[in-house]
Amino acid sequence: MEDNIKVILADDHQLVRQGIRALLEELGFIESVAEASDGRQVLQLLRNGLKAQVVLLDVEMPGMGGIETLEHLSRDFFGVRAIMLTMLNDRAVIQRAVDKGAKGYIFKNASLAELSDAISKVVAGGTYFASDVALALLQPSSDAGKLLSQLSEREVEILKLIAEGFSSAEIGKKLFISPRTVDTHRNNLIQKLQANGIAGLVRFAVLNKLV
Amino acid sequence: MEDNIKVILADDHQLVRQGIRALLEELGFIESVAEASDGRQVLQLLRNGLKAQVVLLDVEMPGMGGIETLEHLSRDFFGVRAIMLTMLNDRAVIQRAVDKGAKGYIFKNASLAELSDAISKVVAGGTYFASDVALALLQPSSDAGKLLSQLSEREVEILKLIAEGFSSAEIGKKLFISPRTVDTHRNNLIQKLQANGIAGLVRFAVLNKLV
DNA sequence: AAAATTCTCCGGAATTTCTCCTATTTTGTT
DNA sequence: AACAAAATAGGAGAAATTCCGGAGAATTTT
Repeated sequence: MEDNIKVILADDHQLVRQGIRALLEELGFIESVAEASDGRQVLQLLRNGLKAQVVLLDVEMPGMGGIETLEHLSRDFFGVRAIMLTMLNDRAVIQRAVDKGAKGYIFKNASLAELSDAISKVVAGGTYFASDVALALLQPSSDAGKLLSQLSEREVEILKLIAEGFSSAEIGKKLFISPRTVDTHRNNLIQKLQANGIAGLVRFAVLNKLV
Repeated sequence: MEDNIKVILADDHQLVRQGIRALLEELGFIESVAEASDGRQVLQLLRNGLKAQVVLLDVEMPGMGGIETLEHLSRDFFGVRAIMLTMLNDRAVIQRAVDKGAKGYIFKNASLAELSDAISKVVAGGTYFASDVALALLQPSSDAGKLLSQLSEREVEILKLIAEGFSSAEIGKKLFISPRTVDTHRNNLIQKLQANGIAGLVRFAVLNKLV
């Protein structure tokens, strides 16, 4: 039909593509006009004149992945909106996807209703992000958490103060220890966190909401 | 009924409370057992033995606001789950709410379906965040954006390098300018951003995703 | 209980970096 | 051309960091 929403489905697993396609067709107002197993194919399809309003993009694909595809899409096919459909809930990935122009981000365990919702919203010019996206963004990243747990209490205490901008001397006064001790802790922190320098420590502290 | 979901509604505007209450009752499986116009009342109700699984909390309320209420809830009434229902989409507010134990965050322009969804998910032990929450978290905060726009290109450039841990000397070398010039820029940055010291600059840069 | 590890603590000296104050040049705007 | 804003820079003292080192106390392992 004419006023159906036309989507391209990009995922490197055929079964996933077929499954999602079947679901979409059930909805009645969405037409899966093409499938692609990587980003390059998506771009090829569009260059060949295929019309579509939405691309459902997996992030992990051999060849050209979803993020890279986004760059090309926003440059060459501005009108085509991309929704990421993936299993990755890594904060950096989400951030990058949105920075590169993704209008939506949902997970592969989403319900059909949610997928439908996302497509509708995005086609209407809006955005859609799964509930879990917010959760991923709000919670400290796990690997940073590991690093944090390797620090002693004293180190965490000092890390906080460093991130608040206090010098060794000032921290020493606060904690009734020698500034040299603070230095040692600071250096140990830099070691443990593989931070390069004090700025790295502050960055870590901020990212982990210690301050 | 017995197995209805029991919610307490906290908002300082009576009309809002009544409206939402009416909507909830329509759903059939949710029972609005009480209303409160601020956090203190919520706690009072619970202390008096009122049973409820969910509290819908506005953030802005006279007296005890939503965030403060969350602290008391998680301390004294652990089983009661809180969902923020507000107009605020400020990143800091969202972050604080979740840090203090909110299980959900939705906006007052949400549909009944969404509200219902949120309550169901949360009662089932999950979480629910409106799509716009993710959006708010992903986009640079507006007031920080204002500050950022007050900086010259050069200043932003130098801010980034500072946040990456380079000293004035190193930055000077990179940019082919005198370290003193970098000093000046740095000091101007501290002034403009009202950051206290270099750590403050790094913090700003990190929070605004310059690095 | 002994050993090993980790945490916490501290100092001196050399080096680097920051802080302040002031001032010139360049750029952009009306 | 006049003016404002941004970018540039020097010098000197104060402050902070780095880099060596060592050592007692607490915790964990053996």
